[in-house]
Amino acid sequence: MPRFVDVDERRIELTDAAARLIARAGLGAATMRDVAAEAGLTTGSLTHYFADKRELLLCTFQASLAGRRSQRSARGLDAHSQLRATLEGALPVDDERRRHWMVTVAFCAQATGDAELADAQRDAYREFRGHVANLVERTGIAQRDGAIQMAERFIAVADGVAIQALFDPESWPAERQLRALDDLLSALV
Amino acid sequence: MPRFVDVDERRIELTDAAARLIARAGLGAATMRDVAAEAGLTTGSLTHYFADKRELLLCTFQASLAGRRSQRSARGLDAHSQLRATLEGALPVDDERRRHWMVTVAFCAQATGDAELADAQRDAYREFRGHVANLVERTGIAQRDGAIQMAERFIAVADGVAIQALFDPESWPAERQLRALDDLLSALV
DNA sequence: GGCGATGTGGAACAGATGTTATACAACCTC
DNA sequence: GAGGTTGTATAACATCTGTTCCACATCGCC
Repeated sequence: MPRFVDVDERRIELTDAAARLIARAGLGAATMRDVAAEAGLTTGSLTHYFADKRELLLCTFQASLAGRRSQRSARGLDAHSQLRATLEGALPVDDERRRHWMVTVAFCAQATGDAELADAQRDAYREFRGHVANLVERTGIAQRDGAIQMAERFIAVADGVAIQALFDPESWPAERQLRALDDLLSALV
Repeated sequence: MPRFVDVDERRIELTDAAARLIARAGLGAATMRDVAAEAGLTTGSLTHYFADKRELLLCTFQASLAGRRSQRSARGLDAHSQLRATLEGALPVDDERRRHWMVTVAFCAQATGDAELADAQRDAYREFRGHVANLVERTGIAQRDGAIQMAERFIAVADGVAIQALFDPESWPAERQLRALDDLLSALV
């Protein structure tokens, strides 16, 4: 049934399938056949949308990033609440955010020795830092270069909690993560 | 030339070789043949010391952990300096620590969907937390449960800086990492 | 209504990789 | 000094995986 399929949507279906498999059993389990099957297709279709497995992985990472970015736009909130919400978004407190973290970890592991993937990861981080710095400026907590440094510190705190929560989920239910984040943030401002 | 080789030492040579390859080009590049070759041997020897590739990876991770742990024992220092040194040890400020981080990232990626590996990673984290909490108690910064919570916050801060430094090394020379760590720590106490 | 383009399925291919088996060499012990 | 043990190299094996290829179905368009 060609021409009826929305190409972009199908690509997202496939990257979502890849993300699910990666989060469930790691990149090693995300073989081309399995990703296609998870999306209800076969490798013939998969290769129709992604030239490489490498391209599939890159797109999966960026789709996961886009998914998180789309959650940012909580309009109507003051800068302070947006900042807090953005940092909370970096914690693996639900399935979607945990899945994003897993994809990120797998991607980082694969980016070792692959300059293009490493660049993608680095750029994503810088973009996030820019966004946080922007919010920091709007809160008035810090300005200019100070905002970037403050953003780096905020992100460090959020990521640090996230890492611990990721690999010891039993000890880190969502509430505990949020409490740790808040404690750390209040100590910084 | 059997019987002349120290089994433990040879195992370390092999896990070191694996760690180098993993840090250089990722786990995918650390094939059995390449690991053996990096150590100046062949797969025949490698399988003589490690039953599986999985066992090799697990031992590589734990050897890397042991290497870092051995750097802790800086006797003669007061608790405060030891604490600071321990946290600084979590930053990828030199090749050895960066290599350990790379091994850890690869290991975490592989631990997804492998309960035994995940347990090893979690236990390592808890052990580290216990060590930091012990130092926190000795500094008098906090006591009992408070020490553990404080340790978690210190580790979060150090890991957060480490993560940013790992994947954007150009922006994060050693001095900048140390400055960020010190800034964050002074804000917490 | 035929034709080309687009999606899809399925099979086949080639390469790599973990693993196993075998043969040989060096050492210790008796 | 013979025998057994340990370490090492080499080769072979089986499997898996990314990739390519081809046939077929479905649609828009002239």
